[in-house]
Amino acid sequence: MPDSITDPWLEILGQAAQPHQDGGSDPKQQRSRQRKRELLAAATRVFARDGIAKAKMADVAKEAGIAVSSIYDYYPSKEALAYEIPIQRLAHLYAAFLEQVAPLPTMRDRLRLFLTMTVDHARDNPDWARLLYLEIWPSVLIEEARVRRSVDDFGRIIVAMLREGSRRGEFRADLDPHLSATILMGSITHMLITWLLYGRPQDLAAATGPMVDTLMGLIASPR
Amino acid sequence: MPDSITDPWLEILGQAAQPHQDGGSDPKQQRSRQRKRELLAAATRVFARDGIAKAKMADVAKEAGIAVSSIYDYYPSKEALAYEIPIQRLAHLYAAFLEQVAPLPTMRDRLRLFLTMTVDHARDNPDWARLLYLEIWPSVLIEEARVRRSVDDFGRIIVAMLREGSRRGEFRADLDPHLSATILMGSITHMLITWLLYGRPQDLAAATGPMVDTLMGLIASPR
DNA sequence: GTAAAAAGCGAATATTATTCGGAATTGGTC
DNA sequence: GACCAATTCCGAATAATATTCGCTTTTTAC
Repeated sequence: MPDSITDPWLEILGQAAQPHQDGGSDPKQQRSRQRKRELLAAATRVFARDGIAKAKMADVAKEAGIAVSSIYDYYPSKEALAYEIPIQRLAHLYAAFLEQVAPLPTMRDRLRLFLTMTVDHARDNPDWARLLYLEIWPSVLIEEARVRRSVDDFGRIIVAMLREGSRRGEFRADLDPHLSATILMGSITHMLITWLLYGRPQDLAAATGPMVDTLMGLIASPR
Repeated sequence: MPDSITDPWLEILGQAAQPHQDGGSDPKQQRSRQRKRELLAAATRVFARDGIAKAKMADVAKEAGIAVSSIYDYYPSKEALAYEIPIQRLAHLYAAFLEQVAPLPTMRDRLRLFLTMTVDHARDNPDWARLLYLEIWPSVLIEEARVRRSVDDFGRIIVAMLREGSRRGEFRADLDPHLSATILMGSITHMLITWLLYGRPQDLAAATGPMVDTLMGLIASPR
């Protein structure tokens, strides 16, 4: 069964994969764009190490090799700087998934790929993952709509895929997709959180297979 | 099968239910103990409303009706004040569970009760729940051993109950208890987080039944 | 009733995010 | 290659706020 571009889940994914409009205006000079990238990378390291609240702008500046006040030429505040970090990379994740998902025939395989890619992405970018999963994702403080949307997209994509899978008869129809999505997202993020905080499971990649298998077994329609 | 007091899960639960030694020395005067309680309640409200990082000690003082500098007669820092909040109530939760769990015959019923009580406790104390689940639980910043232990106890209790249930043949033996525990804790906390952040599900109590049923069905040994 | 201890407070102090004014650098144009 | 305008950069204020200090008031114990 070929996908229609109008499938809700594909539409939602497509929107989520768009890199959002950057908060400020895009700087004109080449040097500046590079600096902005370096600054974001430096901030990611410092924030991941010290936590956003305790991290000092002086340390970020030192890590980036620029003056403290120069940071404010690129980002209006410490918060805005911190929030920019997850937005960009989440959009990358969604875009990468969008590229790889097309050849897979079943919603089951697609959902499995999405969960696996999410874990791999965190494992490959632990600093970023610390910020996203330990500080930003659950934070009350996020009024910033862009961050909120990036994070919410994750849930929307999963719910839409679950709906489509149910419609196709691949997933149990008796489970509320929101309930299933809560179990899927909660389990995956909790696994990531324990990995980030305690280093367990030691081999995250090896633990992901059984976890995803168990979760998919739960939502799969009985044969 | 009567419980032995040496069952590991009971031992762990018993320890978790002990109110930890309070960080500072217990104040001698009656008035002071009362003030300390009021201060903690006021801080819970303010921190839940504004987030720990953004909350001002001046607001906490106003809410408690005392001078800012007096706060420091009770707690050494804003952080210590914030961290005291989850410790006490988690110990209460564990103690309440310990009281109610004895009459239940099966580990299945006991685990179900534990999960349900956890959700109810959060619903009945939303300010506290905001602090615990949105700010403190996932936080990197917690070096404070006492907070860490309170939170870790939650996982230890679940893993121990899963082990005991497997030993008794109530739960599937082919699932790693850590994997099962991750799914249980992740699903429950994720449900609480979405409730706290988005108010969904609207009726948390009504959503808890199906959620717990689904989770228990996943780990129950096949008949 | 009195002295010692505890609790309470307003006024400094210290830390740190943010702003400001101007100097240095860059990219385009002649 | 020289100039101009825009941009980038920085050191020195400024502002917000957690924490400390010295002193006063209240409570407890005898």
